[in-house]
Amino acid sequence: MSTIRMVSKLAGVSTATVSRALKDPQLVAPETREKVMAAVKESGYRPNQLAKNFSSGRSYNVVVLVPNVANPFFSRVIRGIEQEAQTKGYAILLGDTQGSVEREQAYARMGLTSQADGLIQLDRRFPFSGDDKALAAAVPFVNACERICNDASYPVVELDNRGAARAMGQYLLQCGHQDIAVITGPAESPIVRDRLAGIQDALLAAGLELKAERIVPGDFSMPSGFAAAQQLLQQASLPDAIFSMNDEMAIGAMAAIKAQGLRIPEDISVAGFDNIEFAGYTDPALTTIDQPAEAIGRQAMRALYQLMHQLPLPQPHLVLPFELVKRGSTRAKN
Amino acid sequence: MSTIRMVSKLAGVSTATVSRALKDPQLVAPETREKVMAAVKESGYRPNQLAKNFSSGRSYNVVVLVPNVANPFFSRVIRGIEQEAQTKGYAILLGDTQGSVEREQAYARMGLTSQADGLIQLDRRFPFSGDDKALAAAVPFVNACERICNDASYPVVELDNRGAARAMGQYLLQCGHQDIAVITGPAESPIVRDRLAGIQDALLAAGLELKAERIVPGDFSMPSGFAAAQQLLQQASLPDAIFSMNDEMAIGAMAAIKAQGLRIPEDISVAGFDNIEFAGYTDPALTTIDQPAEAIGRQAMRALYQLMHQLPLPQPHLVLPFELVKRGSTRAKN
DNA sequence: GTGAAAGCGCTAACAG
DNA sequence: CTGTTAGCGCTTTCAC
Repeated sequence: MSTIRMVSKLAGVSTATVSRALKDPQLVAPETREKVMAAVKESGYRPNQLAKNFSSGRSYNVVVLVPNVANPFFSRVIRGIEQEAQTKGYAILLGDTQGSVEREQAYARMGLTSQADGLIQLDRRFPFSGDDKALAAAVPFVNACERICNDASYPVVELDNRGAARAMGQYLLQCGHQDIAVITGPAESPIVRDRLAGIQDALLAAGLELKAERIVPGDFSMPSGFAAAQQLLQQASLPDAIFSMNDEMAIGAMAAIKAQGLRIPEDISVAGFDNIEFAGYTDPALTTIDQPAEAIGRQAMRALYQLMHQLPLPQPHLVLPFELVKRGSTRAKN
Repeated sequence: MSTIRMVSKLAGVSTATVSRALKDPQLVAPETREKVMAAVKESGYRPNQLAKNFSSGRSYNVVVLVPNVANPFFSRVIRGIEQEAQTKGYAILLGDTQGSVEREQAYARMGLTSQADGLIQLDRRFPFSGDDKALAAAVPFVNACERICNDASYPVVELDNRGAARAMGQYLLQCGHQDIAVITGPAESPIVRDRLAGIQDALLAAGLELKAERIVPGDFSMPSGFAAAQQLLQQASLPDAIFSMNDEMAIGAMAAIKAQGLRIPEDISVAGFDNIEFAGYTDPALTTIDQPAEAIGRQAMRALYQLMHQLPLPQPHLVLPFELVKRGSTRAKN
């Protein structure tokens, strides 16, 4: 690894001149510039970005905290973040927390130690440890997908979860379903509560109510959707439709329903949330709510950029639009 | 952000003492240590890791190059890398190349500019640009999943792709299938060639051959699997079984087969490769080859670690074992 | 147009 | 046991 000093020796100029020749060529006399360029080429010099970053006090890295990269919805959000980050000269430090608070806090700490210039949290916790909380205010921070709290002092990028669930509820009602069951996520999650409120909005408006036993919790995984559906199918009567709060649980639920010998959507309709790519390839294809995952990621990164550069933030709280995707897993009930 | 100098002033000691008190407490007198700790606490000091890294000449970051994080197989590999990296004190810089050579080269360059201490390439190209190739030898580099070339000077972690495809071929033959079709990936890919060779091994051993028109290329995406299956179904006769070189294309193929009103596995068997989580939830569940994705990632990171620390590498070429997972999408042919 | 020198925050070698 | 100093590689004043 050759340094700027070696290049300067080779070219017979000072390090400052080498630096200028590379950064601001017009500040340097043409022939000096050429000597420098020749020396750069000869020595295979590549400016040490780590030194540059240190000297500038910025790492040009951003930590993305995610419970699980292997989740297809999150990985799409991350792609969006990455795309936007690239155009701005930032790289993504992957903070796959695997659900562990310690790992999450360790990654969050990178924002305090200049290893990262900012953080994007896709999970539902404020990621700083108790000790670090007091200092966290200095770290550019954006919350996306999930919502940590309602009176956030940082930007939040989310979906209109309540509206989306309401739209799905209305659609299922339109299909003629009256007895709707819901597979939820963790009860502590604000977006789970939003979605529950949305489906209740729709039912209430139709003079119906969501029965307590028709609300079964899952953990957003396929096995949990399978188990939740099994539980629903063991109840005294069959629900008309099952609305799952993500596509993976819906896919698990579909497997459980079929395993019981029931038909989708003839015997029971199933709907999901997210519109992951697999939702278009289940049998029948899954009716779901499309989340603009990449756009969420891009907007989160854009907000973080503004924060990191102390630029104004037109909309600290962004609510992105959903789209109801009607497919074969839901059908008019006779 | 307070610096070590502020802490030293506050504690009335030198910066070196602060550094020692934090790194090697036993080198410092107990009462000095306490003064330092109190000052650290009071000032909310967090050592600047960027400065530490710069000074040590290491970034403790590793770039992972991947064509697409949203691919569930790759994201599992990345999880494995991340797990291993964490235990070793390294963080992952996500190099989602989105198939672009320029982005790939830009990420690879980070290995030359001290932004990353090493690279793991999950794709099939040698990632350095022409200019950078001459310097690339100095950058710790590991190739996993795909194989860039056969006489690599860097560690390679891969599956026994040929053996896996052979095992799948033998299994399909055991099921009584004779006319086997294959949905491949890009023809340039060495692992695609390995898998093709494996299935041919099995057929040749049984005195059969793989007909040219039964080999249809895909690009590892679900739509391409759908299209490939459509193409196969339009041929004069129906194959007995379709072996797809990944699960996503198999899932696409299943959709195409069902769309034609054919039954799986009664009319045609389908098999995949990878064993992504969704493979267990298709209808019928997909017979496939299980790849130990996380283990591949962990091994790749372990090899990279050895390289980065100039430690001996017991096995520069690691071939990990597969497992044939028999599920409902394949069945004995009557 | 170019060079000398300081400084980013930390660690480590050397004194004392 | 602790302080002083140099240095990691680069950028950026400030002079000339």
